[in-house]
Amino acid sequence: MLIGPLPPKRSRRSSGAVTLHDVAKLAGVAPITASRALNTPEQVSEAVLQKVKDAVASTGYVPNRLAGGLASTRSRLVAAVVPTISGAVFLETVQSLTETFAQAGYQVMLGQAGYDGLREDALLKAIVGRRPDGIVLTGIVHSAEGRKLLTASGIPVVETWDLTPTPIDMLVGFSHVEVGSSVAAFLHAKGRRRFGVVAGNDPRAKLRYESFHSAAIAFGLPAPKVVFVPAPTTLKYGRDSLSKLVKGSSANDAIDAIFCSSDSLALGVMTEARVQGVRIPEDIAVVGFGDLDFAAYMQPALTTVQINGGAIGRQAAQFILDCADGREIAQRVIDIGFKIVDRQST
Amino acid sequence: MLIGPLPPKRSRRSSGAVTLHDVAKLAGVAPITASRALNTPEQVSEAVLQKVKDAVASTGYVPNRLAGGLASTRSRLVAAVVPTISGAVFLETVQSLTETFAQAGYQVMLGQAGYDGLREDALLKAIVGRRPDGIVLTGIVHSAEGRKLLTASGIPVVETWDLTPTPIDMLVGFSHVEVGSSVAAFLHAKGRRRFGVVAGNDPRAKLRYESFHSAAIAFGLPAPKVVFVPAPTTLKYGRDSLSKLVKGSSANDAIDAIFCSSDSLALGVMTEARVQGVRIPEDIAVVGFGDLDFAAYMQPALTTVQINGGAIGRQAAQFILDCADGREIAQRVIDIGFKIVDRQST
DNA sequence: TCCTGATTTGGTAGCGCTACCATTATACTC
DNA sequence: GAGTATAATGGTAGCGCTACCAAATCAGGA
Repeated sequence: MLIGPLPPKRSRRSSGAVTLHDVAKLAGVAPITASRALNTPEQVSEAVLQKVKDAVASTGYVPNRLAGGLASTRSRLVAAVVPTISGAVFLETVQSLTETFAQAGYQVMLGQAGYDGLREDALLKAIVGRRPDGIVLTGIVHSAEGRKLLTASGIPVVETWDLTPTPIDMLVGFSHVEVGSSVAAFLHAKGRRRFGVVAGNDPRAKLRYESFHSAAIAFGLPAPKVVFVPAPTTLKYGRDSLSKLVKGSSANDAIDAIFCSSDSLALGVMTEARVQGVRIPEDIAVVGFGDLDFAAYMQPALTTVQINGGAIGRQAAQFILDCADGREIAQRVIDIGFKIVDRQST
Repeated sequence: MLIGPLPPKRSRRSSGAVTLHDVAKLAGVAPITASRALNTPEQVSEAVLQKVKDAVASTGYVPNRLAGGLASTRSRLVAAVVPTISGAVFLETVQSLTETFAQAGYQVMLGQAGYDGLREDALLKAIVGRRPDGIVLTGIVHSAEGRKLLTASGIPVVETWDLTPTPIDMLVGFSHVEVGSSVAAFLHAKGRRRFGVVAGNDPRAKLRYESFHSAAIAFGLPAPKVVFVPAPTTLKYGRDSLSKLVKGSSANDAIDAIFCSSDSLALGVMTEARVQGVRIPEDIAVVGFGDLDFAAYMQPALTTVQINGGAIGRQAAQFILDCADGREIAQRVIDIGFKIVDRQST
């Protein structure tokens, strides 16, 4: 039986896309030389560089980073994990993170852990499976399980938006405890004496509330009235909370200051205050948290705790890029601090 | 010359992590069998499945998806591209996208193209290099270059938040032209006659403005006064814009309705109106766009154009999952529509 | 008992790239 | 001109996984 010439042995497994081999062949060099022309052009002669560039242009070659990552054990992928993207607080951090990494040729994978911590371990496992060169955790508490997974993976981890005593690896954040006590001191200094709190039910908001509470007590003030609201903390909850805080209080135990877990809550509190004829800041002072873009332009402008979320993202990215490039990290924990911006609402 | 036993040939290239081979060896099966136990457990006997599971548990094995993706040409990565994450409009879409994909075992890469389109091509190239199983473009206009790249890559692409006449591949969106004319009709029906517009300078906002403009003319009304503001559209710009719109107009050509490009702008417009003693809706009606979480709870509650951003994300994800699973896509273009929610501001 | 078909397991050969080492061309010293 | 350092190129062998095919095992029926 006659068998014709075998068909070109193009395996059906191939993706069919242009590969570095194709480029190399077209340029008349070895694949490894083509690889160098693209990755370390200074190691290659001018002539070769040009030939490879031409070949890339004429084939429309786009390097397969999956393969590159596998071969070099550097995926140039980074994971960013947030509780949920729709809570505006972390947006600026995610934005600066993505931008900084994009400039360095890295891609950011986004993960939403949820506020309940149920999905968290599964998410972390999925992320580790991608062998990212770094993981940035924004506002995430992690189970012992998750912690073990991360440690065992050997992947650089940056925790952000908090200052835990026992960071997994690296950390960029600030002290929520200090925020709470500072805001209490700030309000006390302004002559306010009966505090209220509208707190999200996430752990960091609770931390702020608790230290705010302790500081109030330490000043000899009555315990702050508190209303907890579920995440995400929206305007609506702010309105509801103000109603709860002012309801049923007589003139002499009426609240005269409210510390809100987020600027959105503060916006809600101030909206409801207007409806109920409560004057801000005359009757009640309001302090927010986050200094979102609208805070400075509300009417009255909102006094709030300003966190430089962009700087957090950039520093976190820098940590990971330093690790990737083998640079020594002198300072693995950075307290980025915060600022109380005094505006019209207090 | 005597040579001692060769050192175990553990190449220094290895990442050192537990591999499927390690698991297989421990379980006493071939690597490929271990692979099946993890990926297609129904193809494997109960006994083997258990042994492999035990081995995974005791080694803490996390599969390397980079390698898996390379071997199977299915990366289980998906890219989501937005102009910038900090414009709250697309948040819900990104959120539902991420969640839907996470459930299906996919990871989402986030890309920010910027509003100017400068970074866009570089970003798309970086994304294609990752060989994602799909790309979701939210609110992105793309150059001819970018379009060619995407088409040539063969990767499923879903464009969203718009209804272009010539989609690259698949599309989930709504007509900005219809939004503009509908809002004009809505305001006209409410007896408003002198329109103003506060428009972001992104292409879709311009589209809405233009059709709003045309519709006003068609109703025999004067051309709407317009103020353009840069992205991102924040409260501050809303305040500034209201000032510009009401300034220097006499009583009989004063504006009586404003269509804003985003709810944040509308919030700013309403804030400034309060400051200036302009009554809403009595003097001026205000319509927003997006129906963000605060719109319904503002005071007065904001009439706005509601877009189901979550549904857009879910449908886009479904498109890509269908492609990945080889299902036929009957309807490649989906108009998700919109709704004008009539509240107190009109 | 053998045979047929289904089920379960294994071997091999890549996916597309880069680390590592070896080789060759080039420059520079004495 | 031989000898050495340097730059430029190439070959080989994986990275860790899965597609594809082949072999082994197990039922059940003739």
